[in-house]
Amino acid sequence: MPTPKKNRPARPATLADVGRVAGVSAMAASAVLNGARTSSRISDETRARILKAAGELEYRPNAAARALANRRMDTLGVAAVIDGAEVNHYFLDVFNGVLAAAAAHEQNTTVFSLHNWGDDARRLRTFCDGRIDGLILVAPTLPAEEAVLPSHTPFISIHANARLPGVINIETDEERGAFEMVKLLIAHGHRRVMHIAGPTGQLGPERRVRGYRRALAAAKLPTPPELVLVSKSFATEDGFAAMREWLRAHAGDRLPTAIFCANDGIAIGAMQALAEAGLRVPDDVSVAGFDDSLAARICVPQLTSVRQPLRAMGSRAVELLLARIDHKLPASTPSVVFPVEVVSRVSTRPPLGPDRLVPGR
Amino acid sequence: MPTPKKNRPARPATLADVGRVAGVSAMAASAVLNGARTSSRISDETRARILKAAGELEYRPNAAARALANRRMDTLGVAAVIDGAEVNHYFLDVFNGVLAAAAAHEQNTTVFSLHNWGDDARRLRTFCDGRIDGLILVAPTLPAEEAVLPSHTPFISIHANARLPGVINIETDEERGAFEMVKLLIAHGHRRVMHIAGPTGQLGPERRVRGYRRALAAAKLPTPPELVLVSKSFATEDGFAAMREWLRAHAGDRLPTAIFCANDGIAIGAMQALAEAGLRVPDDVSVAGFDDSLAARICVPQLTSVRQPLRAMGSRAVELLLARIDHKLPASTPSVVFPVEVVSRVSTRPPLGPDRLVPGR
DNA sequence: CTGAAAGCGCTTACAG
DNA sequence: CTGAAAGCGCTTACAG
Repeated sequence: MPTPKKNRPARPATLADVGRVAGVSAMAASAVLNGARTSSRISDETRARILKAAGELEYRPNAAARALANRRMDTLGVAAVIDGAEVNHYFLDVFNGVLAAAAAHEQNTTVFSLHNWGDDARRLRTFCDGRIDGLILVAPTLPAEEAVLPSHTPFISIHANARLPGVINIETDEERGAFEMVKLLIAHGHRRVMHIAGPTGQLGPERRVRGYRRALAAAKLPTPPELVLVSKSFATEDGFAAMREWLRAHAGDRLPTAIFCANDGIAIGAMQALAEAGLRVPDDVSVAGFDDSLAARICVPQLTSVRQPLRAMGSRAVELLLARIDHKLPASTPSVVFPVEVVSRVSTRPPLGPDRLVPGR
Repeated sequence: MPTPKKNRPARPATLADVGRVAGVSAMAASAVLNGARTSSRISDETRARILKAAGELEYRPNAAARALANRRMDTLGVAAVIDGAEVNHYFLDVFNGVLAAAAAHEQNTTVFSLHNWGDDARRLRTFCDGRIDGLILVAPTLPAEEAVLPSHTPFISIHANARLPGVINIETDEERGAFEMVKLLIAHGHRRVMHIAGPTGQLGPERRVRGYRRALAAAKLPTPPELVLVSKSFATEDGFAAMREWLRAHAGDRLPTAIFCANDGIAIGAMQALAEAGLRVPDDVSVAGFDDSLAARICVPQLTSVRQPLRAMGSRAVELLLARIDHKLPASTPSVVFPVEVVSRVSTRPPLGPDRLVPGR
C-alpha cells in the first residue's frame, strides 16, 4: 500500500535526511541550502534535486548546530532599562534602529531588560555567556566598579553616562542641542529662561545645562541661580514636582517667560504643574523639551524639542558591533557623535506683553 | 620564569578544559557547572575543585552546544509591529511582561519586527527555523491564507484580530470595557455620546463599538448614526483627521457632550482637533480613550481610559507558550480572557450647562 | 564537481 | 561517586 505521508519523520529533517532523499551527501545539501559561498560548486541538476528534497521534507536548518560549527550565534544582545515610563519612547526609537540593521545583516536580536543599571550590572555579566556575539548597552549608567566589562564579549554603548574603557560610545551633541534651543528662545525675545535639569552626576544632563548656560552667556544674559532647577529623574512626576515646588516657593515673584527642560518627560510634568497653577502654555510661558520623543507630539500643546537621530544611532550601533565582532575595528576607535536638531512646535512662542508674576495662593 | 597568565587559552575554556585543570572528566564538570539535577552525584571535595577551576579559567557554557545537545534553544520569539507610533505603548507594556516571565524561566527573548502583518507574514515563517522554541504573536492581523502557521513551532497570540487555528489567544473583555466606559459617561449625565471607532474588519474595534452601542441601548438612549465615526487607523493623526472632518461637516450642529474613542491615540488626535476648533476638554466636551497606555497619562489633560492588564497578559503568554513547548497543554485549550477596568482622569466630567454647538468658520 | 572524516562543546544513557 | 563513548546537526578542510 502506498504510504506517501508515512515516511515523514517525527523529528525535523536534517541535512543528512535531505541528502539521503536527494541521493547526495549531507555536505552537498549543506552547500546548496545553507552555504551561499560554496554552493557554486554544485551542478544545477544536483542542486535542483536537493532543493526538491528539502522542500518535501520541510527541511529547516538547526540554528544551534550551525552556531556551534560556526562559533557564531548570529545574535546580538540589547541591554536597557525599559520598564521606566520615561525611557520607553527613547528606547523604542533606538530599538527600531537596532532591529532594522540587525535584520539587514540577518542577525537575531535578544533583549536583556534591567530594572536599573546599578543593581543589575552583575546580572548583565551572566548574559555574556555565549548566547550572544556582542552586546549593545542603551544609555548605561554603570557604577564605576562595574565599568570593566567581560573581555570576551564585544560591546557598543549608546548615550553612555560614564566612560566605559574599550567600548565605543554613540552619542549626540547634546550641549549643542541645548545651546541651539535656548538660542532660539532668546531670538524669540525671551530674557528670563528657566532650566529644569535632569538628574545630577550624569553626562547627558550636565551637557544640557552647559549648553543652556553657554547660550545665555553668548547673549550676555545673566543666569539667575533661582532659575535653574533640578529634577530628581527624567520622569514626568519628578518634573511636575520640581515645577510645582518652585511655583509654591516663588509666589508673587516674576515668572520666567520660557522654560527649557532636560527632556520631554520633565517638560510635560512642568506643563501639568503650570496648568494646575492656572498658567497657560505658551501664552503665559513657553516650554521646550529635549529628545523629541513620541510624547512631544502627543501632548497638548505639542512640545518644541531637540531631536536626536535615535533610530540611526541604533542602526549604527549594530554596524559597529558587527565590525567589532569580526575584528574589523581598531581597538581605539573613538566615539561617534550624531548631530541634533531643534524642532519647533506650539509650546513655544515669543513672550506676550510684560512679565507675569507667579500666582499666589 | 613563572607565567601564570600564559596558559589562558585564546579560545574560551570548555568543560574539557575545566575537567583537565580540576583533574576530573568533562562530564563531572558538566554536572557541577550546568546540570542542576545530576550535580548531587558529585562529592563536595570534587565539586569545590571544579568550581575553582571554572573560576580560574573563566568558564562560560557554550549556549549553542548546550542547545544542540538539549534540542532546545531556551529562546522565545516575539513577533509584533513596533514601528507604528500607536502600537508602541501597547507593545512595550506587553513586552515588559514577556521579558519578566521569560527571565524568570531563564529564557531568552528575541524580537521579530514586522512592518505590517499582511506583507511580512511569509517572512515570519523563516523566523520559525529552529532559532526559537516558540513564538508569541502580538496583536496579529494575519491574512486568511496565512492563518495556517508552521506546525513545527508552537504559537501563542495576544489580541489576535482573527482566529488562528490551534493557537491559544490571550485577549481582554473589550466589549465590557467599552460598555463600562460609556455607562460611566451616561451616569455622569451625558446623553449625546460620540464614538470614534478603530479600523474596520478587526475584532478589537468591533467589540468596542458593540460595547458602546449596548451601553446606550441599556440606558434607552438613541445612537444617532452621525455620532459614530471611523478612524482609518489607531494613530493619532487619523483620530485627528476624523474629528476635524466631522467638525467641519457639522458646523452649527449640536456638539456631543462626550466622545468615547477606540483607543488613546485616536482620543489624543480628537483632543487636538477639538483644541484647534477652540473647544476645551473637558469643559466643552469630555473625551475618553481605551488601552490606558502611557500616552493617556502624559497627555494634557490626562485621559480617562480603559485599562487592560497588558503586562500580565505578556507574562501569561510566556507561561502558556512554555507549557505548550513542553507538551503540557492539551491541544484544544481555549482562549484566555483578562478583565478590563475604567480609569477616570480629568478628560471627562459631567456636562456643563446646555448643549454647545459646533463652532462655524 | 562531489564525498568521507573530523570536529564544534555540550549532555545523556550506560558502565564501572 | 565517577568516567568513556556516542550523539545532537551542522561546517570546514582535505581527498578524490
